[in-house]
Amino acid sequence: MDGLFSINELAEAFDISARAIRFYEDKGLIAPERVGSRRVYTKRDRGRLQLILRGKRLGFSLAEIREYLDMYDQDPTQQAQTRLLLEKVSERRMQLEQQMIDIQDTLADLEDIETQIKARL
Amino acid sequence: MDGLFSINELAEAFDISARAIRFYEDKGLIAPERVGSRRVYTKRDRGRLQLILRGKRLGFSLAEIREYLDMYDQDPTQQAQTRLLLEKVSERRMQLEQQMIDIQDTLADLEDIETQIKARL
DNA sequence: TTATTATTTAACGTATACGTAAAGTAACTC
DNA sequence: GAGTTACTTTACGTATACGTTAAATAATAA
Repeated sequence: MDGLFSINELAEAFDISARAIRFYEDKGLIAPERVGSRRVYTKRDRGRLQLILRGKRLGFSLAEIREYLDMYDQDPTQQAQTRLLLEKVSERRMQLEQQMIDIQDTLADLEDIETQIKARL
Repeated sequence: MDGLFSINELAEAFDISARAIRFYEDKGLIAPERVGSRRVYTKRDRGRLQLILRGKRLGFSLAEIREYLDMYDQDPTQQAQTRLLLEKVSERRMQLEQQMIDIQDTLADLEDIETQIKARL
């Protein structure tokens, strides 16, 4: 109806299989409500799925993506957990910044290759 | 001796297993010379290995990395192959640019999370 | 009511990227 | 010349991320 989706609607919307979505649930990345036995996804679930797919495009494993998603959820009342969380955030940021460098290097290489190809035409 | 390395020297230098390096050879990503049966790697081989690891950090499969490495090698005397190569270069660039966007979005999200955590302290 | 469609769980199959013995060879070391 | 070191090939094992039947159930259409 409103902001609610079936598994196949989400699968079609994101161009992935329903099997994949169920698999993410198995791994604890999403937890849709059930109406009877049927899965019903909210807008929030949809958002989480989008984050999962973004993580996949960046080459992260489902376990890593799960850790990332957990960063959104944790309540920071526990001081010890908060410090751990901040560490994970910072780790993840360093990883992403390394990826940025890698991408820029690779893009530069690709431009070189393109230039050399075109020079010979 | 000079710019030559054994498999274990490279493995140690890049902090990967010799098994992994042999696996990349199996998949056609590197092809070191042999002295007898022993593998001997040149500086060029070392460079290719570095490109492989960069590709892995970006989340590419070995098959994709192989395609990327092939872009360096192909001789562009064949017009048809050259067009194909240019297409692949452009495809890869689009992929990387999407990754850049994903990284920036993720970094922004991480900053939000960090801000919210610190606000509660 | 029967048939089709949509979804479910359960389970086995598959590709990728290695890890991990096992068994052999070749070159130094004592 | 027997042992250790440094490799080698061969082959089976394993984790991840799903694909692919199969069998059951529930809702909708004819």
